[in-house]
Amino acid sequence: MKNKAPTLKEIAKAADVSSMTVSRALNRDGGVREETRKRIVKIAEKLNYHPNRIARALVSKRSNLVSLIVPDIKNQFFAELARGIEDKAREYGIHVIYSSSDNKPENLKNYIRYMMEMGVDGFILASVRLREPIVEELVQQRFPVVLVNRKLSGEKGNYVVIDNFKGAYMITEHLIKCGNRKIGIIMGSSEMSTARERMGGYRKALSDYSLPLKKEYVFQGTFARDTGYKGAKRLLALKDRPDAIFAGSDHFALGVFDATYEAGIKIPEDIALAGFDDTEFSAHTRIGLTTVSQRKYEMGSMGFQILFRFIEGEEKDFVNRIVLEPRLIIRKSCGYSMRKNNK
Amino acid sequence: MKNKAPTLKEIAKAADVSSMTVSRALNRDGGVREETRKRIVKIAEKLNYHPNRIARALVSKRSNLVSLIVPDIKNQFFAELARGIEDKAREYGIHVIYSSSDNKPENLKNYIRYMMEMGVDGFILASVRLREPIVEELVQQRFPVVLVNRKLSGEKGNYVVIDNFKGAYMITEHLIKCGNRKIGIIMGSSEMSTARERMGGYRKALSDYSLPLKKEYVFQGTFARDTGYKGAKRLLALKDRPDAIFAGSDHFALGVFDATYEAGIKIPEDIALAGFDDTEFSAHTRIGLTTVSQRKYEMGSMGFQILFRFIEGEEKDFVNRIVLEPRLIIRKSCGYSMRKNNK
DNA sequence: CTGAAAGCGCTTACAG
DNA sequence: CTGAAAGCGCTTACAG
Repeated sequence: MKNKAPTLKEIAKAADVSSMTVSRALNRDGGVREETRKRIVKIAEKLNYHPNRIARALVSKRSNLVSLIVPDIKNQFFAELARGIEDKAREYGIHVIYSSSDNKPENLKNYIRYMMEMGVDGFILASVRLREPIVEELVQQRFPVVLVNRKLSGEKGNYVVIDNFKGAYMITEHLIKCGNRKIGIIMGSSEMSTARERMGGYRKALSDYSLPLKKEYVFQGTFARDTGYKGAKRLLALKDRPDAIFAGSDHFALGVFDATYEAGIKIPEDIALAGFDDTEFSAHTRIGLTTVSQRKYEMGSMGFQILFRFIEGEEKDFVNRIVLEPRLIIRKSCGYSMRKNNK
Repeated sequence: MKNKAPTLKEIAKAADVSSMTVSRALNRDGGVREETRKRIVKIAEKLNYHPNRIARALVSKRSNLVSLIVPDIKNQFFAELARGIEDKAREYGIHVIYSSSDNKPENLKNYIRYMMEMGVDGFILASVRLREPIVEELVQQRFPVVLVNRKLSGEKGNYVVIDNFKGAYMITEHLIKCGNRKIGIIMGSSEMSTARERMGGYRKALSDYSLPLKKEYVFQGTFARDTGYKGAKRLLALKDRPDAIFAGSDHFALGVFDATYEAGIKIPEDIALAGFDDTEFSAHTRIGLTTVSQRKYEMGSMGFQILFRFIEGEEKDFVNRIVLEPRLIIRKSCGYSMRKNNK
């Protein structure tokens, strides 16, 4: 397949020096006479030398590889996160292996194990539950790990998230201020810090505005795609139907659109709707979903930044936690004026 | 950081055999007495042995790593492709490093080089132009490469694509059959086989239905996001405005929605619209974009399958080319009945 | 079925 | 500024 791919040794022979000198010259460590350095570089170029990074990794204990584990790479949210990570990683010459766990703890465990065997320098994890023994162990061993968009219970380790509590509070408050009193909520699994905190923000807003928390207005689903649809079905079937729905993610909101469409209920005329995440389609002129911006790209970028500093070990007892501000994005799906006219 | 991570040698000492025997026992090559195999496995487990895959890669010349280069991983299309690749790769114990080239040939070149140094076993490339010297070289050297969604000029090498010509023909024909005569088209860079072939299908359909090809109806853009928007602006400003627009991708169609919305032109009442790709949002009840399905997941999955067979070198003179059938997905954005009523 | 030898292509840690 | 030695943790290729 390959003809030869020259090695350090061969360059050394051609330049009549030791391979150590070639190594130094090519990796600009300094400590090589300028004249011989130039000569070596020239020869390396002529022979089309390329370093074997696997050999380098074996001895240096640094693979320059990092593992990213997300629930599903084809999900917009994680794809954008991945891009933020990639761009920042490239600045440092590091590359990313992605794995999709489908939110299955067993997959997460297997992938982490395998990636350790592959010798990755660290992990970026966007797919962990509040309790995840294998991750907690990694964190405790001080292996470089950064959580993104999720927290471990007890807030152990490093992470970058947005303030989900606050974001949910803002959304709920907005719905209330638009004149809604009966606010349904569709939320994912409470094993995730995100869902739990958003739920908290929703409760707090209701209570601050002296609105009752009715448990029939709360639909607790899974990660599955159809949670939004199922939840909306349930909420719309209630005798005392909510006048607004807070979907725990824009993807859930998609399901709500479908369910309302089927039922002949109009958004926002008949019912208000808000999401969470600000995925690309939410901004579409035909959809105009009110939502909370997550700054996924930034999360990825900052997440990698933190991971890298951890790997480099610049600080001992390294801990870095970033909580980004959520941003409320008001679009027409729960517009005040439209709804007022209809009452 | 790590306390010790036991090596083969240590297992060997503990089991009182050679490391060769341990290697064989653990990698179930056979050729080890069942009794000693069991003993070794037990010891390895007790000592929590994990193979160092970097060392293995160095000597075996197989990293079990594959490089995926796409224009942009956060683009829905490529994210879904990535998932198809990942799932199939995992079946064979192979992992994927992704890179986003932003469609810049220079990036592509650099990433390929770097990935060669990393010792990847092969490439899946979704970001190549018709002429791409570095890729052509790789193909010619018989290094494992599979193109996905793109072809090299002269159809060199292995690839999996859909029949873009046919897909575009179907879309154009559909628009014609809906009663449209003046069909505008917004297309990406002609350096890409996809754009070129779709353009071909459009031309052929027009000619088969004896419709003239007017060059003012053809907007040739770039990959940029705003090509759809700009193209629509241009087409809508024509004195003899098209009655239908074929957007070369669903993403371009998004821009068309925006431009028509701004201009107060309704889809499909005032103008018909069709896309290409069948991205997730196209199916939304509020959008209903007529489009062509690309089967991205399958493309990825089959692409990896081909690559793997290439890597394994099961066949000599390996060539594998797959052309998937496009599927027309008719939704309301160019519905016949609606448009008829308005004329 | 088992093992001793050699080596993958580098870098680390010393010496000079 | 330069080099000889040792070794990273495995597997390949022989021998027995």
